[in-house]
Amino acid sequence: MSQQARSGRGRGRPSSPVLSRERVSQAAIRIVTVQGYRHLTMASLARELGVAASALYNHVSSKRDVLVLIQDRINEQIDCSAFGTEPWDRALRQWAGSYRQCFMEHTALIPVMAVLPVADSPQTLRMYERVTLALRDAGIVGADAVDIIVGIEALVFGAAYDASAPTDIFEPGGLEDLAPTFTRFAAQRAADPRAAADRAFELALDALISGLRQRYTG
Amino acid sequence: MSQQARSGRGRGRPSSPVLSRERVSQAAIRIVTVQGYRHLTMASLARELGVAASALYNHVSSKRDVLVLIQDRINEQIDCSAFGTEPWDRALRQWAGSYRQCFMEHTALIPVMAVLPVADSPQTLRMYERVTLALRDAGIVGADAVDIIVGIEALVFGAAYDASAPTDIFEPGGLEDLAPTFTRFAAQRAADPRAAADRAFELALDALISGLRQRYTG
DNA sequence: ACCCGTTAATGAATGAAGTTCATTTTGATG
DNA sequence: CATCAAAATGAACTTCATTCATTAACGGGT
Repeated sequence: MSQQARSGRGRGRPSSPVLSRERVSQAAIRIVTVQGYRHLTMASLARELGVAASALYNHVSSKRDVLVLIQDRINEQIDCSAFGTEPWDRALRQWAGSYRQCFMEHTALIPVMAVLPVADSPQTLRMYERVTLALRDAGIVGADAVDIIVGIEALVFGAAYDASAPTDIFEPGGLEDLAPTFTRFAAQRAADPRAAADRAFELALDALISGLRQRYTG
Repeated sequence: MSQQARSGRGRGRPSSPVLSRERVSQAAIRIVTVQGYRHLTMASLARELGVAASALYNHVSSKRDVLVLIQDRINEQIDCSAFGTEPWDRALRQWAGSYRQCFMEHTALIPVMAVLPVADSPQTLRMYERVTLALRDAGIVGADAVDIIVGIEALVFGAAYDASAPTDIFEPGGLEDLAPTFTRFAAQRAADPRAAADRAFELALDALISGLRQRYTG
């Protein structure tokens, strides 16, 4: 936050650059984690950096570009360590769990990520390679390995969404009569909606991986 | 489009209402299917209805409200028919397929849907009830039934996203060296990225359901 | 030392989009 | 017949992202 003492903070080129893609993404993440995505605007980002909004465009081409930068940083935090130590199915499970954990507070990135060419995200690519190698070592090769990654990612993204849903999402309101059984069953879920979302995710993930195990072993 | 001949099209209350939630949602769907979500604005919606943008706010409270209306209409189109005729696992599979099909062209709705209380969507609630009853008849009751719905929905939403991704999403660009194995495997997928996405979805869905079958039968 | 091109900042302006509001008209109601 | 509520209008407001002309310093070449 504190800027080095610098000669002229007025117009013109400063003695040393205030900005860089690096600092922009750092500031963006700072805003996002403290205030949330709603408060991430080019103006607030510039303010955080002590700079005019237009100056940002010397370093990033658009707001979307900022989101891409954030995304790659977030992906770094996903825990892939289990692929070294655990069998492939358990490693997949841990990876998916960490993946979802990371994106629960970053659902705003999902629409960006989902259609983003991997060429823009070195960290993501590194992660994919790690998973791919583990699958290959387990005898799962070719398109199948990629399909498994894509499939698990899909589940992770979807599950990250409903972990961010409001508490009362399954309250039928005045429409209880339309779905009596569903309403009754929904009431039997954990009181804490976050815990309920966790349970649903684990159930689906376990089923999915168990299905994969069945298909690719024995 | 064609308006009935009406007395005064100027200011003030017209002889009979031009608008209704019904007509707003119809026009919105018309715009969305013809021109896509990028072109759905309150202005374009008003234009489509031959009305001023501000007039819409007498019938819907926000643009988000419009999206909610659309969403419920789209959900009507999901095919739940298999729950009458097929065993639960195959019915789930067909349902999920149709669900994803519906939302592949409506990914813009997913962030809305995912955090939307069911109380705002009668059709969605009806659909949930239908699925819940089928699961109950198969002996899956309570929180588990809801968790299964939530889990499959997560996979469907995520998969709908990457079906809408651009063709070159797995081109590593200049970063090929970061992920050689992944790159090689990705190149072995179907040339048509749509077909590849389909395959990945079916693989994950089959695994997931097969895992559920294993857990809840025998 | 001087010129000059590049880089990186500024602030003002633009434009798109959602939303609000005072106003007006008109059909329905007591 | 007076009045009210519903439903439309257009103008104004707000918030954003983005563009543009301008300006200033650094640094390499002559």
